Amino acid sequence: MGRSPCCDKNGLKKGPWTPEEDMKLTQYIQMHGPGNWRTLPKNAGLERCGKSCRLRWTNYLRPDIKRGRFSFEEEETIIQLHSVLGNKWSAIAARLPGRTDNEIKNYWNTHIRKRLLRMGIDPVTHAPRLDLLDLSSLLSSAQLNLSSLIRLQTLVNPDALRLAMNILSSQNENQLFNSQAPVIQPNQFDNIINQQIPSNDLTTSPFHNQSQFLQGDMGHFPVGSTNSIFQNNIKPTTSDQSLPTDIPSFCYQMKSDSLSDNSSFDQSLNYSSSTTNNNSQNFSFDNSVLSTPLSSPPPLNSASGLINGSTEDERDSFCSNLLRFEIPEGLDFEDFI
DNA sequence: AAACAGTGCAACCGCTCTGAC
DNA sequence: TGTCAGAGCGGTTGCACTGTT
Repeated sequence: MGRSPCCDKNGLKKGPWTPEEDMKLTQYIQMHGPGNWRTLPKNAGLERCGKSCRLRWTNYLRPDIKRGRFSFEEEETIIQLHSVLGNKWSAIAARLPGRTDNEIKNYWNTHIRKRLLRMGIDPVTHAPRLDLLDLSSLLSSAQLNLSSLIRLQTLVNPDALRLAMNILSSQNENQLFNSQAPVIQPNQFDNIINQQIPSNDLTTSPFHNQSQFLQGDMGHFPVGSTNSIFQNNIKPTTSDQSLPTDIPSFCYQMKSDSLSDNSSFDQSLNYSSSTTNNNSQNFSFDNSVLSTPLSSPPPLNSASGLINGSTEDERDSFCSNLLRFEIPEGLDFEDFI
């Protein structure tokens, strides 16, 4: 490479565009079309390089550009597409009429990315950051036993559960657990997991092996399959009225298999966003959040309605609350699964 | 009112891709 | 097949604006 930038030529203006320049460029393109961008500025009477003209036109002057804040639907679309496409801003922009790749990129970097980080989600992998996942509360449950863990597997990310099981295994070895609980050997964990999790779940796991997962190596998700950890779970779409449309895909993973396979789950569990203190016995999934009937639109106070009329912080709290479920002490999964 | 910090976004930079020759 | 130039893309920068002290 090593080719010098086209704007290095003397006499070519850089920096913000003036209204006069905008007018010249717009009028020229409306009359002649962009044609050759390198020759365009000369023909249009602009002291700019072609590249600058092209960027100005495609990112700002194009008549079909939509201005203003991103809607929640657009934001959700961006998050979903980014989970699949990665930083392919032009590909994402192609699916958002009126939005440019530059605009989407800026919006991602200044809004969505920060929000995901605040929520403990890796903006690259779209996976909850395991280093922030409080597995200790899960593992410290006095009555947590093997059968509970097996059933728990249907509720949480299999990879996260695998980690929990390995931690539990090491704790067993250290005799920190109740002696009545079965001692589980690491190879038994694998057998259990392999029996419980469809093989494609394992093959699509972003963790190529257990050690990689245990090392917390979240930075090795292939870009093209960043959402693989969720691909076997429910994939919300903007047309799916049964689900809030303004939360990232991973937020649905708990509702996925577990809820579809255990219709009574949402009635047994009544999680509400107000359930944030550790001592609460009100471990439950609010019907308005997870039990919205497929055939009916979400109620006004549902997740969707709440978010659509809320601030960014409220969006944060909604999604983080959705993630922030805790296992109360003494809770026996047998009771409600 | 002034200084400072934080935020958002337009524009630029440098690299890669692609097609023509 | 290799070279070159145009176009496109993703990352980064700089500045204007806004909020806070």
